[in-house]
Amino acid sequence: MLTDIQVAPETLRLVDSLVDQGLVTDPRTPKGRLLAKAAKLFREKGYERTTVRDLASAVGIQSGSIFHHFKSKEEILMAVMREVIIYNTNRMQQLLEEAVTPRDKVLALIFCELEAINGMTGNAMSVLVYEWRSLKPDNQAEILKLRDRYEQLWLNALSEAKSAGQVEADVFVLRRFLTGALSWTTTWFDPKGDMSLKALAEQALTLAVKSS
Amino acid sequence: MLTDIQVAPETLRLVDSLVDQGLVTDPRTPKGRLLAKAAKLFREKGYERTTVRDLASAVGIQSGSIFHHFKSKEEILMAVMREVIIYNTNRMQQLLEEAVTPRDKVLALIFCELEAINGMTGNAMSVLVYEWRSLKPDNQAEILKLRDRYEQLWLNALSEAKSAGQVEADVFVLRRFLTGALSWTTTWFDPKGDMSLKALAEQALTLAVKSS
DNA sequence: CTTTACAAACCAAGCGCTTGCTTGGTATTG
DNA sequence: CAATACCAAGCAAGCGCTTGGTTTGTAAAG
Repeated sequence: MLTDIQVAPETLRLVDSLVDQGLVTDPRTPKGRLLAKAAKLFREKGYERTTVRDLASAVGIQSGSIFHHFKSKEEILMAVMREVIIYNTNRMQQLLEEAVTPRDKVLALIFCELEAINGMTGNAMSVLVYEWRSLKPDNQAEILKLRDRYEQLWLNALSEAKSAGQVEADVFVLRRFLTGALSWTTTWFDPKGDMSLKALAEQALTLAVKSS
Repeated sequence: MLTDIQVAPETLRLVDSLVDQGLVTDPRTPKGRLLAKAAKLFREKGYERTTVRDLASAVGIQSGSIFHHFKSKEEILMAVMREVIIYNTNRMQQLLEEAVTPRDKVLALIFCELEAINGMTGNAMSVLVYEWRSLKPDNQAEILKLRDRYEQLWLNALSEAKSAGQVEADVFVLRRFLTGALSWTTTWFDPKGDMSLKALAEQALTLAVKSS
């Protein structure tokens, strides 16, 4: 699930913690490297267009050997999705603890989601958002359950900002607008370009919260 | 490309006009009906998961007969995308002519895009936005060229509103946020539900334009 | 140290099925 | 009688996945 771009030490500690709990796969194991490549290929070519032979040759093994690690192709997709939600929900709670005002909380969530989409877990996040249809109904239900926890954090923060008179639109509608706007950045935003993630987050904040 | 939900007479005139010009396929012909079903299936299951056998049985013919109308599966996808841009670019210009103030112009564009995504051309629009990767590079280039005209109308209107001091964010960034937010409505908005398209458009307008 | 044991990781070959597409021919319609 | 719309049959290639066996890493037992 994780890519190999450089990251801050606090995020590494979070990853290690989750690995120890058995909630995510260690990215340094063969299985972890396979998941990272899977996220990359699923994002670039789409789940359906990516064959198990593509995955296998990306990590330098035979196609049949894939099924030593996962019992089906869809289980690989599930692992990518499951682990990226778990990681980012925890990451979001980490960042929320530092925010105080409603405005800061919304900014923290926006930044966190942008980081999730355009940073280390970007490939997996894109897969989570756009490859939904490729899951069987029961697998969709499992992922949906995990997403509910994540979405609740968002709705709490937006409701708080609305109560403070800093949000104009309906919070449910606003959250969905933001989901679309932020996840779509994967198609155009360049993390290595001129604009920083912080700056992008502040631009996005102007959509949600009144300037006062 | 077109579905069979009820529409206003002025849009029918636009369709007829474009059919006469040979720019879109008449939805009453077998080929047109195939395109409408293709848009529906591509949206629901994704392009890759939809087989030519699915398409054929959806219109009640044999799978091989598909290739009497199109020379490849990808050509069907191309036709869906090409025609839906052409139609909606023209539709947008139609609506823009009635708007006067910058705010009204932005609202017209938002409403038009929401209508495109959640109305008659909704299936095809979703396919246009989300099935991009399935096209070969040269086909991507052709669609991109058609999209440029469409995007220029947006940038003009947003720049005008920015000059009038009614827009806070950078217009390019704002347009991209809006693209994501509006196209994402296809996953959650129910045109038959309580909220009207007009109301949804006004909620979206609060993202882009300052309340004054 | 060396030997033994065993699980984790992987290979080589290929099976059964589905895929997009082709071919050669036949109704239907203006 | 030509153009349009379609059928019936099937091919070559690619798909996810299985099978039976081999290598590799690790760690306790002799």
